[in-house]
Amino acid sequence: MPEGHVTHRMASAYERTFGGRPARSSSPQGRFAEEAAIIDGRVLDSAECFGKHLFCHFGHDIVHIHLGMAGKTRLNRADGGEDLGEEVVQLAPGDPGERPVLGAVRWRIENDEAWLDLTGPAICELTDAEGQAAVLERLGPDPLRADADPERAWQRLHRSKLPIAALLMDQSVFAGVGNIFRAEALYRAGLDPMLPGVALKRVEFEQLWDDLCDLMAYAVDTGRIDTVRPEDDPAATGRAARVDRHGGEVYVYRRDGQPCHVCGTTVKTTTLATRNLFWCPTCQPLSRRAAAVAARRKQTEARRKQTEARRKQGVER
DNA sequence: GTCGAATGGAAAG
DNA sequence: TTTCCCTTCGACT
Repeated sequence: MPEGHVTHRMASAYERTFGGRPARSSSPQGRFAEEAAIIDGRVLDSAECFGKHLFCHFGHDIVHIHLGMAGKTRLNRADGGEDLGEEVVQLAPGDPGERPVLGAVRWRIENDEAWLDLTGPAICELTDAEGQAAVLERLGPDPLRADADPERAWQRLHRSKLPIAALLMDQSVFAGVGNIFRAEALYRAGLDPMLPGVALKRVEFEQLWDDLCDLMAYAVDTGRIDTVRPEDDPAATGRAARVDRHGGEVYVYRRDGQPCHVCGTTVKTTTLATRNLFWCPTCQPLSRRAAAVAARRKQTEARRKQTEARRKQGVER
């Protein structure tokens, strides 16, 4: 259940551990067996990612991976090695004389020093440069990539009447942003999630983009999503640190029903763009400008429905 | 044990 | 807009 930072960490783990020399490939689960046989023993030239898509290059063959909701990777080192300290890449406990298959391992890549298992991905397929290009065509700029062009996101966003919270989840607008980053970035920006894209000011977009870059880069470095500013964190406020398997300190994500860290208002939740959205109604007020846009949108919608109803009546008669 | 949610997205309708 | 798929994990019988 990863957002873009996890894929970027995966890319460096693949490249660092297996790059530049032959590696064995297999599919203990079987669903990637034919493809694994094709690249078995070949050299991994590079691993790169765009948003949540990872591409491992073996000459002209490319393994395309997307973790989807359930995908995970686990890196194990024969020599103990470093503790990578992240949920998706962890150290094998005990003596690694054996290399047990834990769970439904779609793809295992290994050499004498390490093995890396991939389970539950939405996509794990063998493709080529053309296939990769087709994926990239559907993706907007990725805040984690140095070559990202935020202007492309702005052009999409500021013409859209859709809520900013829906646009943030649209991978063709922002690649790599997921449900946590959308909720947290909106909170930090003080933006109501229902604010239509067209109502966002240029400067607000630029701040949002920069903040996403910061939050996601931090997550790549640490393997955690921490979005709470120092002045609001447990050390500064005395409140208890958040404890769950994700571990990060956040303002609103999955905190519905609990008091906002800043103002104490109860954090709300609803479903938007098929996912659970979380926000603080006080810290993320709907501005007059946004309210006006929303009202106009509502009027237009009502008129459209009236027209539609009249047209239907006319047809029936 | 069983069920539903989960940091996702594509295909069908 | 709904349905389906991926697999794991925690909450609930």
